[in-house]
Amino acid sequence: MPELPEVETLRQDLSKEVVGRKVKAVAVGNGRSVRRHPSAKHFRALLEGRSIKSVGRLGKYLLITLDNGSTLVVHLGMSGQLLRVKSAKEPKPKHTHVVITFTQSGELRYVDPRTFGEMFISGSTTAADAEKAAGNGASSTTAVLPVREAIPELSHLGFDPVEDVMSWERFAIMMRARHGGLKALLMDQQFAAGIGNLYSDEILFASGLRYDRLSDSLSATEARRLYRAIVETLAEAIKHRGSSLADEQYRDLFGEVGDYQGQHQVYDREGLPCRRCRNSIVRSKTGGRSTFYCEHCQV
DNA sequence: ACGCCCGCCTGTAAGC
DNA sequence: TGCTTACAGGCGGGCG
Repeated sequence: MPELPEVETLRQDLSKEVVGRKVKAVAVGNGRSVRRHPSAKHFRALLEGRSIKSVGRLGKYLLITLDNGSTLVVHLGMSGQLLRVKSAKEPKPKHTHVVITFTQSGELRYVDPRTFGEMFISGSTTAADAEKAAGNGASSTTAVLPVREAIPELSHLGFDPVEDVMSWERFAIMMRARHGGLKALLMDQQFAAGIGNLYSDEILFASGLRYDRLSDSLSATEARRLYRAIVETLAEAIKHRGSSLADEQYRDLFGEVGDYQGQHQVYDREGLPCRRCRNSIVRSKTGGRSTFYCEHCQV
């Protein structure tokens, strides 16, 4: 399941591969992938003819900025892939739902068997919007807005642990302001954007904290350790181009697997010896999902 | 405010 | 062997 490191890997590759390209045609095979739009036709019309200016990311969302100021937002859900191919003749994988063809040949394919992911265009100014903005005065003409304001659909997201650097003291204050299990909090996209089941387990192991510790029970040292673990674990996973597990779907822009699964300390290691203390890694089920941890190293 | 469940989906794998 | 069932979980919504 693509989380922040996998999406960041895609972002880096996309900025090299598609920035400056112009969209010639868009084909939508499964309308569910563009469900925020009234129709596939509507989505296509907003994307065709546009050029790609830059590629950003917020949490697990890719933000592909277009030359008219709108943004193509992509979320991969559980099983989504974004694949760059040089020729339209390359065989199309099953569940290819959207194909973006560029003028200079080659295409970008959106593949998603489980259709939990989606694509949508944000901030496209219709004639009515333009009129409204003109009436509202000068504020709409300012060049670059922060992402959360520019894309109202993502305004609910919390801080991005890679993009939004903060002091550990501030993080500790945020932890104390909440009351709940650490794992649920890490995975709450309104608290921190981009951490899912896999990386929350790895982060908690790296910080030596149990998934069910309460966020307002941490000492200053523990809060600092947790903040460091978040930043360092994600950075390390990005260096390794993300995690691809045997039963999972993650592939980078070129269809290659990531490398970080070899570094996992707890995730998907039930019954295997802890790499630090040799005790068996435990799996517990909470709220329908698995948590992997070491009962000895995490307190 | 928080925990927990559901529905949305399909591929894989375990169980009978 | 072949069918059925469970499981995987991101996210939004609902409910207690």
